[in-house]
Amino acid sequence: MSQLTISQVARQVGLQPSAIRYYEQIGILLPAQRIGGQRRYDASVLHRLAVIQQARQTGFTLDEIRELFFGFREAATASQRWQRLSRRKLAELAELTAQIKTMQRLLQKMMECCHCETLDQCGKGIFKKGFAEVRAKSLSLNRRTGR
Amino acid sequence: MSQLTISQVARQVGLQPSAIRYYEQIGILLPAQRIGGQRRYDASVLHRLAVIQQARQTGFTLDEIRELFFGFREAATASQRWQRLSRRKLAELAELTAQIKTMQRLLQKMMECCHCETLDQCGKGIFKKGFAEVRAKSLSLNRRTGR
DNA sequence: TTACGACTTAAAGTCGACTTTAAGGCAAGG
DNA sequence: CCTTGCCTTAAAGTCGACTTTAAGTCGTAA
Repeated sequence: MSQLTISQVARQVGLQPSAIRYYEQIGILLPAQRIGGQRRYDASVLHRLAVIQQARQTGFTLDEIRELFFGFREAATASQRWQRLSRRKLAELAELTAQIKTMQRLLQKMMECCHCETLDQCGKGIFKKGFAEVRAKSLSLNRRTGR
Repeated sequence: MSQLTISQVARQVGLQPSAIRYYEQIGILLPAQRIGGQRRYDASVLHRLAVIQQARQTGFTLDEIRELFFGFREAATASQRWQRLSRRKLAELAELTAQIKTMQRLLQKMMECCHCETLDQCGKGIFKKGFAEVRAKSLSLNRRTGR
């Protein structure tokens, strides 16, 4: 009775069924029990998915989430696991913030100081300053829909 | 004489030749003059690429860069173009910063307050709080090498 | 019996910004 | 004449997190 189908689970956690199949495929959800070929879940999968969603919300990749579940010695507690991964992620986010700030400063300065008529003129200025400074570790900020 | 080959240009601006071909293909660089089938450039392409690199560094996508060059009435000055795009980008970056802060707060709180033994226990807690709050507009922070 | 709805799988498609690969061209030097 | 080195093109591959598609299966209700 408390056996849920994949789309019932999906609805409860706000995911598409395909996402749940994908999670199983890449090994962050254990293969579900099948009945007549179809997946059946009990409530524990909701907790598992809650952890996954929480981790996604805080910026973890699916690889990191796999690490959360399987990258520790058996005896490690949940809070120990979160500690280690969170510390790392906080450092990443701090670096990301720093890079965003750099962008903001550059944009501000350009808005204030650029009085160029043409983009070629503008480029001439940028080129002379040896603009190729920070290039090495810039990062792209890709948006995602989330649905 | 002051005609540059594609890899000379690439070296000067810190790009791969393939990136320059790609820029031509998607229309943010105009097709170059050919000599014996090969692209030849003069110094003006360096300015153009300097603008492109500057824009990339400040978080613009290639679509936005195309807009910078071609999305304005002919008479618009460079500084007007930068103003409009920069204003928009600054707003985006501010939103991004806000989302990062949300992640940081969540991570901090979890590091301080989670004393769970097991991840299932942890998920039970998250699940009960109706965790599916902000899901709608989260974004992923994908890194890129930059080389 | 047949239609329906919900499920299954494997494979391919999506997005952005490129890179890599395969197959070939062209000019200069030995 | 042939090799070397740099160039050309079109097409396919990469990464991450999925979604979409195509073709098929299962149980139930009419």
